[in-house]
Order: sequence, then structure tokens, then C-alpha cells
Amino acid sequence: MVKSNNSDSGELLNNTFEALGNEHRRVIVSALALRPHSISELAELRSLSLPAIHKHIIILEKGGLLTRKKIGRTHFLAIKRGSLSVVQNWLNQFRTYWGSDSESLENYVQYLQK
Amino acid sequence: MVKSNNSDSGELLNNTFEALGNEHRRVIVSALALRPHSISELAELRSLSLPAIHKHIIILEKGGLLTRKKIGRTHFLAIKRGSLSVVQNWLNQFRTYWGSDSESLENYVQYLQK
DNA sequence: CTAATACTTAACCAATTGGTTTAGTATTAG
DNA sequence: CTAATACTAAACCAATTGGTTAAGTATTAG
Repeated sequence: MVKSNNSDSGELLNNTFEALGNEHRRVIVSALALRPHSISELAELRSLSLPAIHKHIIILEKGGLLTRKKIGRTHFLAIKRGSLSVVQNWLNQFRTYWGSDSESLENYVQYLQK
Repeated sequence: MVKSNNSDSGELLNNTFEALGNEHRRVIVSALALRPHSISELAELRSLSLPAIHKHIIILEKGGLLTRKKIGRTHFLAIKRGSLSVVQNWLNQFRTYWGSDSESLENYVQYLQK
């Protein structure tokens, strides 16, 4: 099960969606939308150990969602501008396609039965 | 590692984001946006075995993204209207928060240093 | 009734996730 | 210099993912 890097088409999108598929990580994004936080602050916020929160941060970074600035021994994190827009852009494809649902399923089946 | 059902807050959103964190599954959604497909058609489209595509379908259904109608022995799938809007709604929270990025990280650090 | 088609299920496997504990590195406070 | 703080890394574990092959069920074609 080989995984290639983010420069491959779709792999960043995989990692971004995966990063957002966890409540801890979505709350982290929400917290960072208010202001930057250190890793310790986020661990405190979610009642998680430092190693546990660290793994979530790694996954969010893999999804391209965060920027990081180290001041002394403290690592400050913020949302990376534009990172959520790759998700938004993917979603926008479907804005014009809301015709596809169970009703159109009925129609399609009737169409197939000519 | 207990997982609760979709009625819990956030669990559907977890499953929806997770479902979209895979290229096969995003292509399936794109294909279904054009017209309903049977499971065999989707397997053919992605060059996957039936058991493999079946697992992807299960994950998409767990994410609340699909509707299904069985006609004889053929299972037709379509996008469930509104399913993508839970993702859209989550994203909309951040439309007004694009101020959080590396620039504001600099500002925040300077602010902390009073 | 029999055989083919369209799935579904189960058992297996390697890789990943999400947590743990323990140990290590980098930086600062005293 | 020493000790505390803020992570980071490594080893471990159970559960999940994403594929496989083999076997089972449901429906239709002949």
C-alpha cells in the first residue's frame, strides 16, 4: 500500500479530508481560527497528552492546514490561509449537481427500463 | 477505542470527511453526480474488484453520502441530497476567519511579547 | 431446475490511526 | 551548571483501512 507525496494529484486532498475526519482535529482548527495556540495549550484544551496531541498536529500538517512558528521552546500554530479552500474547491464542483439524489435514482431506473 | 453512532454530535461529520479522504471514493461521488451507477459499473470504472469497491461503498454510506435502490439483483447508487452540505456548513464557519495565518501568527507572537 | 450474474460476507494481511508509556532533545529559569 | 518546561521520538497495542481470495446469497436467463 504505497503512499506518494502531496505533489501527486489528489494526495493533498486525501490528507486534508483525512485530517478533518476527527473531532479533536476539527476543534483544533476552530481554536486556531480564534487565535494561534501553542501545542501545550491545545493539549490542555482537548485533555490529551502531549504525545497524543502531537500526532494530531502532524496529521493536520500533512493535510497542509497549519503553519508553525517556534519562539524559544514554544511552538505556535495557526491555520494556513488557503488550505481549506482546496476542500471548498472540491465541494464547489457539486453545487450544480444537486439533481442527483434518490428522486433522480427513480428517474434513472425508469429511464433504463425504457 | 469505542466508536458511537451517527446520532452523536460530530460522528457523522467524522464519517463524511473520512469517506471523502480517498481518491477512489471522491471519483465515485463525481461519477454519481453525473448519473446513478450500479456497484459493478463503479468497480469497472475504478478497476477494482467487487469486494474492494463494496468496502468503499460501505464507507461512503457510513458518511451518509449515498442512496441505494435495488432493482432485481442490481444495486443502483446515487448521491444523497444534502449530504455534502454538512461539510459545506462546517467550512462556512471559517469564511470569516481567514485572518488566521502565518501573518497573524507573527502579530500574535508580538502581542504576547507586549 | 440449473447456471450465470450481481452482489455480500468472511477470513486473511500489511499499513495506518489514536492512544499509551518511556526516553530524548532544546530552551529557559534559577 | 542544574533543573524544569516544551516539545519530539520510539516502542507498544487495539482498532480500522484497503486490498486479496474464497465462499455464500439473491435474482434472473435459459
